[in-house]
Amino acid sequence: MKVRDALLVLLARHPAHGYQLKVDYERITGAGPVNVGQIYTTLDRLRRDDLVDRDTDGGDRRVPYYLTDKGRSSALAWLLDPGDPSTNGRSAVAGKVLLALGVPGIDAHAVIDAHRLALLASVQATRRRTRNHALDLEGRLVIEAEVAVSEAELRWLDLCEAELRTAERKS
Amino acid sequence: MKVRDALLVLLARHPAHGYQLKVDYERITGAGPVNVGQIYTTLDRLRRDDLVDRDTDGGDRRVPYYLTDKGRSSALAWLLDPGDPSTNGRSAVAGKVLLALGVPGIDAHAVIDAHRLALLASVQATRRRTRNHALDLEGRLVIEAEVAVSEAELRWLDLCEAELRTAERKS
DNA sequence: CGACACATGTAACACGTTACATGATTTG
DNA sequence: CAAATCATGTAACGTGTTACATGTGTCG
Repeated sequence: MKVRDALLVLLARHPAHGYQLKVDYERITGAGPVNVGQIYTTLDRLRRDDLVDRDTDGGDRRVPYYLTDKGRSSALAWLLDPGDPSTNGRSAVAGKVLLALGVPGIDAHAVIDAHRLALLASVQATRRRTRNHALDLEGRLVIEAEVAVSEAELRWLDLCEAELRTAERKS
Repeated sequence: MKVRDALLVLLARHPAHGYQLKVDYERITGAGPVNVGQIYTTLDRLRRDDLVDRDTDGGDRRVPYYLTDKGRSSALAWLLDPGDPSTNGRSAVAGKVLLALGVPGIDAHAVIDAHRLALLASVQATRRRTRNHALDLEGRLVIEAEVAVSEAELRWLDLCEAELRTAERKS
């Protein structure tokens, strides 16, 4: 999910200035912190492409941006586009483990265990966070999305280890 | 998972030339197709950073690259590094749905349904592919990783819809 | 021979990351 | 007042994407 697309949808909710978009982006998508600078440079490019525009003359130091018609239809199209399935859901952990197989001197089980531990710790930490801060709907869904992916990775790690042991028994 | 890191690990398996790395990268990681050009530019940067080196004088048109000691330790460190948990496992679909909530004129259920359909079709297509081509260990694991993430996204979509209906009943 | 895969690159541009500069506003 | 947050930007660099140029090897 690129910042560019996220900004378009955020502006489809309501006009906003750059800093506000940064805060919304981090809260709603649950992605890591974004450098504010990127928001402004991305807004420049969106303006260049006639997808957004802005009101410079509001007397306020905050500069509100809003979607053009082109920008609005672009945002809606992106929301409904499932995207390329092969490019979509790649797991960071799976990538590492798959690459680790076949590296001489590397024990695949060690790599798997390291990532399993890290994932378990991450899920536990998330669950702890959840109990403390009473969250709203969006907040809960962000957490659940994070946990869902982590648990899928954990299950895949188990399956991976099972397949590996089977292969080792054969050889 | 960046191409740069993947190349380092691929070279930790055995020396290889650029085109070979492209083929290996696509087969082993299961990520989409990579432009070959990126492989060569990335190898240039790795060479600049003293992580890889190459033999230009082999008489062959294929130029073999190999890891330096620095490159090898860098590759191993990356394999074991769980990375930042917040940056790690973001779901493309979850991002879109979360952003879609709160967009006036957009029915969140429509977005959810569109992505559920696409994911189901993708999983089915993958399963079909699996039955036809008898796959080796790595091939099976790539497929399973893809399916695991897709199914996690499907479960999250269901949870999302349930939470939405609950919220709608309250209002 | 003609098409296609193999093989190595370059150029231009889009996007992401980090760091810095500048000043207003809020809050302890 | 001092420090943190709000707010807008610029600069430099790393990485990803698309397109093109160029030539070799292979196979029908």
